[in-house]
Amino acid sequence: MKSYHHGNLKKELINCASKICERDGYTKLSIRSLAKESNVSQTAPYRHFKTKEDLYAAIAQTGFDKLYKAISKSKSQNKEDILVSAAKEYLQFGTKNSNTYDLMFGTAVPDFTKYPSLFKSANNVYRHIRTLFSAYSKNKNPEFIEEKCIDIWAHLHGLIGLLRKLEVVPAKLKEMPDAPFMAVNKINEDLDLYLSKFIRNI
Amino acid sequence: MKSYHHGNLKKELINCASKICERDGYTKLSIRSLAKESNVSQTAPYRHFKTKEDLYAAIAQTGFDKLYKAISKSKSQNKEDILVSAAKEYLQFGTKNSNTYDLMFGTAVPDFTKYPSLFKSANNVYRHIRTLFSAYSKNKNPEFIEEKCIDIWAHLHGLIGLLRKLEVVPAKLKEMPDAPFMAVNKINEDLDLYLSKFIRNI
DNA sequence: TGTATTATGTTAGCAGTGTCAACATTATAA
DNA sequence: TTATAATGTTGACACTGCTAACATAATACA
Repeated sequence: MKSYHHGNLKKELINCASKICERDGYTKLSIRSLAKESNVSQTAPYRHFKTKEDLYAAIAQTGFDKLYKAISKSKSQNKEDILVSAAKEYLQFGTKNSNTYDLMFGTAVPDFTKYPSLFKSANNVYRHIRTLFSAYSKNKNPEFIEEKCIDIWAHLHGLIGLLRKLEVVPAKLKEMPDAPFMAVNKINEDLDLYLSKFIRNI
Repeated sequence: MKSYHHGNLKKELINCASKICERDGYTKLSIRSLAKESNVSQTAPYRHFKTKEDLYAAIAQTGFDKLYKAISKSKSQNKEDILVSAAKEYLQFGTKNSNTYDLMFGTAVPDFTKYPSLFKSANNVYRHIRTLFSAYSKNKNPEFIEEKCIDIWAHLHGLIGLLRKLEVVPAKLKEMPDAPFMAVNKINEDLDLYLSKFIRNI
């Protein structure tokens, strides 16, 4: 027996949609199938999300919150270690949840300022990186800090994008001897080494 | 008067689709509207592209070919200058054709190995970066070269992604004092300086 | 407590989509 | 010249985001 009102639909929709997006990619998500999965009519989700983009924004926000958690959990006395392990967590979040990461940083939600709470969650991630780097850096000049944080962020962000494109292929490696797979694979194998070299070189 | 056979449909479809993708983003492209724009029936495109992904692959390939041209055009005696200006061309291609860049590196075509000619065009871009860096670098160790090229590529690639997300906002800058917009804007203003510093720091 | 209002859910339907099968026309190869 | 392949059209299916109109239940207030 089911009651007319679901009671917890919004939360369930976000949870369910997050899973689908991560499993299949956000383009495969349909509001109708999502509704069906929650045993609710096709248009019930529209009581909670005016448009599909609104739903994407909600999923993206939970993604940023998870990412924030991931990069915040590493504790150590050594500021460099913290920074390196946060970078590692960031990279791993991006590669292990690549479809979600794509939703967070792709064009699904083109303008975050339309969604203040999403904007805040995303910005928290950046601010945390800045906090960690600020603690690590000898040079405390704010402009310097900002610029280097963009460098770190861009590098990690770009690496996630490239890894995704390149790591599909190892099976066909031999047929493509000129492709940049070996370098990428090496990074993956020796992630700690790569990241500590990277941070020290900033 | 129009003849039954278009004569040049495939090329026209790719051209037209490329423009639409760049203007509106690839998700807004529909095969049907594309067909209409070429004065051809809804399903005519299917004689040239079995699926929408096949069409995306063709568009992406022309994108990589254009990108290759862009980063290849800079000539100089100074190897560093060439590398820096190629990096600049790369960055500008990515930011000025951000929707196309998204199509090239996003999830529209998840696995390039399904499209050998696309794969080749994409790989040509990487190989050119490698050639330029290889000429510039004192250390000629192939493994070193590969790794540093991934670093360069990742950084530029990531920067393009971030710039896209961040540069939307300057209008609302004052409301968001903690966001990383200032650093990003500075990069944009002083691109040459930023890139030569970046290359020299590799 | 009873009732008005609001929140949340359903049904029916529109306009648009990717894709396929069956058929039509034209170019090309034997 | 004629068979075959390439290229185009028509019609249809199942699916999509979204809206309007209506149904039900929770809540706020008199």
